[in-house]
Amino acid sequence: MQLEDRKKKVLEAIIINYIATAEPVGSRTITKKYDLGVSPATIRNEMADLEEMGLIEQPHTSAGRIPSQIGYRYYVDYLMEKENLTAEIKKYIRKSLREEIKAKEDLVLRAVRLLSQISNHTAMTIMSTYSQNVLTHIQLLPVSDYRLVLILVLDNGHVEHQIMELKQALPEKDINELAEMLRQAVCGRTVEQWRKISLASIRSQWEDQIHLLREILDIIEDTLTVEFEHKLYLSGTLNIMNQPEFRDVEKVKQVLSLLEEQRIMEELMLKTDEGEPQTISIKIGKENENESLSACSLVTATYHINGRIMGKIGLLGPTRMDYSRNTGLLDFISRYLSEGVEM
Amino acid sequence: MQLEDRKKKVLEAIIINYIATAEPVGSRTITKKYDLGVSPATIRNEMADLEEMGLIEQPHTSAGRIPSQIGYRYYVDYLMEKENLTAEIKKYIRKSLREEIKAKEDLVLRAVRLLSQISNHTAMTIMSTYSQNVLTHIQLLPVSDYRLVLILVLDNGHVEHQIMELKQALPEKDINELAEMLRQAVCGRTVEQWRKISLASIRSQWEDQIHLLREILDIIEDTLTVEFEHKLYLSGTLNIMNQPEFRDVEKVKQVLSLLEEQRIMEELMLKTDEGEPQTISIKIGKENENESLSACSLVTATYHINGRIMGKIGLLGPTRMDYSRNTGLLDFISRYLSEGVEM
DNA sequence: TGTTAGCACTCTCACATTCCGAGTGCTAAA
DNA sequence: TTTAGCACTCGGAATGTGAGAGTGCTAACA
Repeated sequence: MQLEDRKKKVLEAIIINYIATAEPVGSRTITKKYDLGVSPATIRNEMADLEEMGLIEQPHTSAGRIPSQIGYRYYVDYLMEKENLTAEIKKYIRKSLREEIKAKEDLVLRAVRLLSQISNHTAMTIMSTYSQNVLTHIQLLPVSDYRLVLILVLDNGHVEHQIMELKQALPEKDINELAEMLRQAVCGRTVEQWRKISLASIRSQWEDQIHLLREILDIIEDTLTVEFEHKLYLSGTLNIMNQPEFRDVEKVKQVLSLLEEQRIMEELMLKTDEGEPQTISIKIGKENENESLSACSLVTATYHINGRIMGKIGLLGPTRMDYSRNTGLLDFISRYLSEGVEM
Repeated sequence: MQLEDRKKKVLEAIIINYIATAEPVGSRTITKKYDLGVSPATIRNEMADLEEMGLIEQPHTSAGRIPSQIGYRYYVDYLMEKENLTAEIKKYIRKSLREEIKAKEDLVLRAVRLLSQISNHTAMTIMSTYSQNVLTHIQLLPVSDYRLVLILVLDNGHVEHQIMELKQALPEKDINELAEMLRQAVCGRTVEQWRKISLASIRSQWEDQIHLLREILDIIEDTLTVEFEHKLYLSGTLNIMNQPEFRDVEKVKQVLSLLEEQRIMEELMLKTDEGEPQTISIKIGKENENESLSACSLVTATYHINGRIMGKIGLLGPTRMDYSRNTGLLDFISRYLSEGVEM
């Protein structure tokens, strides 16, 4: 969509003003606050054009204009510049993230908390996978006659455990033997690698002998795959209530209910840069393929380590969010996570 | 407080009606719905008396009456009977809780979810402590030169882990030696027991030799105490929004914010039966020592195993909740947790 | 031809007014 | 002690009104 220069300026003025005030913007406001060197009447003509193009809309006849979803899209794609954070904020972020951190995971979680606090929106992260992490320990511990605990430890310090219920007691000797085999099969390999191995070798060797083992192997395999798929973490979920467009309990409930649905949120987060694998993705309103988010926008950034995608961080707010600022924030923090700290 | 019989009936009628409708109750309504054999005028006189006693109040002159906090208290203490659940619901609960459960902890969590779902309120549990559980395994695993993972396993299958950051690398030999000592010091004892031991013996033996170890011992001690104090779990937090008295976002936010504060909620839960150690505790409105809950009531029940208190389950709703029903529910489920299943 | 001033028009919002019904308290009679 | 009757109060819904913001259109202007 090509736009004359002045139309762009008018559109931008409307969007910026609306983001700041949450009120429809009239022609007089624009001439006053943003010096375009023309009169309100001219602005009105431009606005009529913009409305015809679907970039802005009128809540009712005698109100000003508000940006439409398409308007935001245009703004985000062509007009907006990513805000550069002030030195102060950068310093604050760095300081907040520098304190004693025990695992990369903790760093990310803290970053997400910081993000929600600074932006006053809901922040989230999805850590896509540990597939590049190396398994350093695998333990099979009996806690009672019929129960075992499986413990997996990754080289980043992440621990995963799973209780297993046995139908019949298993002699300690067997347990140890099995544990040793598992150890040899998977220790020192990345999650991705041992997913491929899929324990087939162990299976073939044991399964025939002791039928019971199938169960154990199934659970282990589940843990190796399911548990390490993604981890979603949210922070500042209640911030949505600070937004004037969510003064209505029903609307709030709709969004918060969705946020409770881990699976769906994971899906939404993962979908974010379909098509255009750029660093920062912006999904506006109904572009999020979920009805509950039709009044929200989701901005996400990926973070990497050694060039590998490690996860995404994102912000969820009303479509009227400050895209420029939030993009800047996400950009800075995702970079920080990617490069700033070696761990 | 002594009340004539008829006053009791009037009070009860008002409360029951208000619980059901959330609307102020007038004298005519009472004569119509609850046959007391007297005219509205008489009821009005009784109501005037009840109001004078502080048991009910009028939102405004030309409205009916609503129960005051004191009124609820009186109702709960002297008038209400714990509702007996229907056979259907009991069956439903039993069925829902009977499915494959791997640990007592899981059973409780599932019960809490069920509770919130059936009651349409926020349900919670606090598992007071694992202090009577026996530690079956303690592991100290190196994941990189400077990091160790401490893993504790209890006989109920519960696993707790903690990453430890070292200032300097520790030879594997030392780690193993330390782990072995820990094992001997704590394995096979209950959490309560090893809290008392407080690792003093190990300390005295090692601390002088390697200063670094103090750090490790501190962390272990922290884990042994802090991590095993209480676990709070919430379910159905958003249910509060279904209540007509929480149509206002600000009110909702106040309560939900509080629910996010684990520590405070734990405190509130633990305080619930101060004074009267009976099975079911009811805290109405401001009886909960937290301003954010001044419009809410918290009903809790303890559950036991082998006569030992294991934890509490509770329901949080508006002061206008159905005390009779919720008490019945909590009673049944806490009994079920205590006796119904052997684990 | 693009811009602007002017103006009539529309619509929302805030506020005042009115009206109705629910519910009360009081009084006097049963 | 209970009840019928009645005047009274008050909130909430419905209605009306005016102000203000903002528009679109037209005609004049540069």
